[in-house]
Amino acid sequence: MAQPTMQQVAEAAGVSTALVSLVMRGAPNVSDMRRALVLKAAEELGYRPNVLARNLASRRTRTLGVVVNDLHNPFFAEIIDGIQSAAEANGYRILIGNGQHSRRGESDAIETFLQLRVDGLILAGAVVTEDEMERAAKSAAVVAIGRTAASREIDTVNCDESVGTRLVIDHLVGLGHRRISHIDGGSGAGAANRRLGYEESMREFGLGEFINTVRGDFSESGGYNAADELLTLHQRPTAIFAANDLSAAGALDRVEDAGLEVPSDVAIVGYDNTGLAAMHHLSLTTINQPRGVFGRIATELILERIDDGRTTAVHHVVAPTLVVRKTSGPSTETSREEEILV
Amino acid sequence: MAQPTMQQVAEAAGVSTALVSLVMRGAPNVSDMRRALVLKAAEELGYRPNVLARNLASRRTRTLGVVVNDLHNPFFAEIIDGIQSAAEANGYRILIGNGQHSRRGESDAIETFLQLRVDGLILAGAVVTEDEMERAAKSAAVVAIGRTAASREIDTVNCDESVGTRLVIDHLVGLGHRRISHIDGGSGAGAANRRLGYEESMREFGLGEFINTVRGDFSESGGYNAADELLTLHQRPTAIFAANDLSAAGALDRVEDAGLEVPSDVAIVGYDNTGLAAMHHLSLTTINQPRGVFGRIATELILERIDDGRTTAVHHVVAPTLVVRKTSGPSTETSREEEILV
DNA sequence: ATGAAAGCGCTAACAG
DNA sequence: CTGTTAGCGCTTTCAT
Repeated sequence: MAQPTMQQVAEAAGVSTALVSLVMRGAPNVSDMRRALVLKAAEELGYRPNVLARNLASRRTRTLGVVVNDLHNPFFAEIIDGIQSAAEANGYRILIGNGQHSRRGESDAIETFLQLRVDGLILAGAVVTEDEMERAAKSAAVVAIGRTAASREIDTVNCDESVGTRLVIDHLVGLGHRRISHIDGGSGAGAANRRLGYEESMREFGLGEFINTVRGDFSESGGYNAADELLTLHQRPTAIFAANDLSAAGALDRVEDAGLEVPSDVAIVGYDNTGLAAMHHLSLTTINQPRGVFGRIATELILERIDDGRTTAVHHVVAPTLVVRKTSGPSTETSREEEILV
Repeated sequence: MAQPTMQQVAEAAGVSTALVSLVMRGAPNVSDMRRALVLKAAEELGYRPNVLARNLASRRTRTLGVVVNDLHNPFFAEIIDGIQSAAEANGYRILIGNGQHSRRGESDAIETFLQLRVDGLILAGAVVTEDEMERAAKSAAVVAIGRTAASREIDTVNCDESVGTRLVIDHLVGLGHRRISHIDGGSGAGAANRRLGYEESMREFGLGEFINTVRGDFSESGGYNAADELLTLHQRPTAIFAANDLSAAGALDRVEDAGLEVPSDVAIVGYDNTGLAAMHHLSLTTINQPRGVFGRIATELILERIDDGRTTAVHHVVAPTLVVRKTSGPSTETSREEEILV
């Protein structure tokens, strides 16, 4: 496994290691002749720069560590895509660490990256304490996606849940719905914001009296059970807004099991626009968060700190969009009322 | 961002850097007194070992690079789990690289890891050429998951598709099915093996005459269209075996759209046991591949090369299992025949 | 049990 | 445009 070194390339090409170094980094001020010589020697020897040595000597790694809370969540894959393309465009490489859905796992991943001396650290969906993020920020630029941070050392990028929830309510109200219930995410991350957004939006539209939240847990069965509860109400809702797609799928299941039609009897709206929502038989109306954009912006923010030396915190908020599919439609109840009025 | 060095810790503790090095690595032959002294100094300074320097000096990284073909595919998340726990148990850390679903992306990730001088490289679902894998094997131990490799330098771990497909056919035949059609994965990775396994198993059970494969592409719509084709047959199949869960979901959709009951009119079996299959309203009978085991075995194999110096190739094959859910049941047609026979 | 000294493979001034 | 000379922060003999 012994690999050729710069020294050997230099000797083979009959030049100094410094020149080889310049050539390998694509420096401009090298004669074409020597450049060719070095490149040829490197090629023949199968030379591969030793990044360890390079980074040690230059005290820069041009590497970003990306710690995701949970690799199982497809949400993060798209964020990584956004990070990766933005990083590459700026000459940075990324390394991915798995938080294994635990504070401990995230800590380990962060520590690994810090020991590797990455220039920046992007934490996606992190559950570590803010203290720990601040400590990390002493050694590398840090930006967090999907959570807040008070420290001046940490940038954040988040989605505006209040906009997302208002889009949902606006859409449903526009379809004539008024009895719109919410299946929340219980104590899960982000659940409180969505619940709050739902309530505020309802009040905004003058539907405060129809606010009705039942407890879910972001899971399919949680959605199923919550819908079950909603269907037993003496005045059952004409629309259900679930805190995420998975629980919306569960709710849909329950509603159909009851022999009701979606969306004519009950409209259902999810949140997150996961692959699930796009499936043919589900075809769920939902809120899309521009995940790739999260990654791109996080990367741009971190590079501003690394390359431009920004030292103040920036908190970027991006707006979600509504994706209308087949689980939302006009409220038949309201149309009946309208007929009477006519 | 200047970080304390071993030198500074040594001075603060009043010892040599060599001693600090020993303490940091937990060496046994250090007096308790000095060990405490060093640990205290390190703690106070907030010292963090510089892995770059350590790896450069020791010419070992105790790091495994994991390149996954596509981070969007949840399949790989579980493989990574298996790798991670096995690696940690052996004092190795892992770094994850994203192949971005392309040969080019994988190449880049591999090159990055090689430049970082990882001790081993685990390629999961890789689509790079075998030449490229062999080249990588000159610099690090390499094991590939989910693909074959002829080189003596490369270990592999694969799932036995012939066992999986036989499990499916055996299950369906046991339920009385004979007209079992297959929706394949077209030219997708692994599609050929599953198609072949299907055909062989059918012949094994004396059902060669009922072999009927229609083209799919591992997608939901591919499954939908393929099922559409199957339903127009003058003798439509009583069971459909799809090459993966997603296309099975598509087929299920089409069958239900036709007003047929699953499983009583048509049984449907998928492959891979993805999260989709477990969903309540799908509840798909499918084949489970022990993905975590893939990762664990791959890690064990690579450590045999790194730590034990094995130089011959090992090709490990693991057996899948059948997960019976609600989309498979007795063939009503056969039971009718049996009644006649009685 | 501890220290001195020589690298690991590269970059970074500084000369010229 | 190219070479010389110091390190980067750590590990590793080899002494003691």
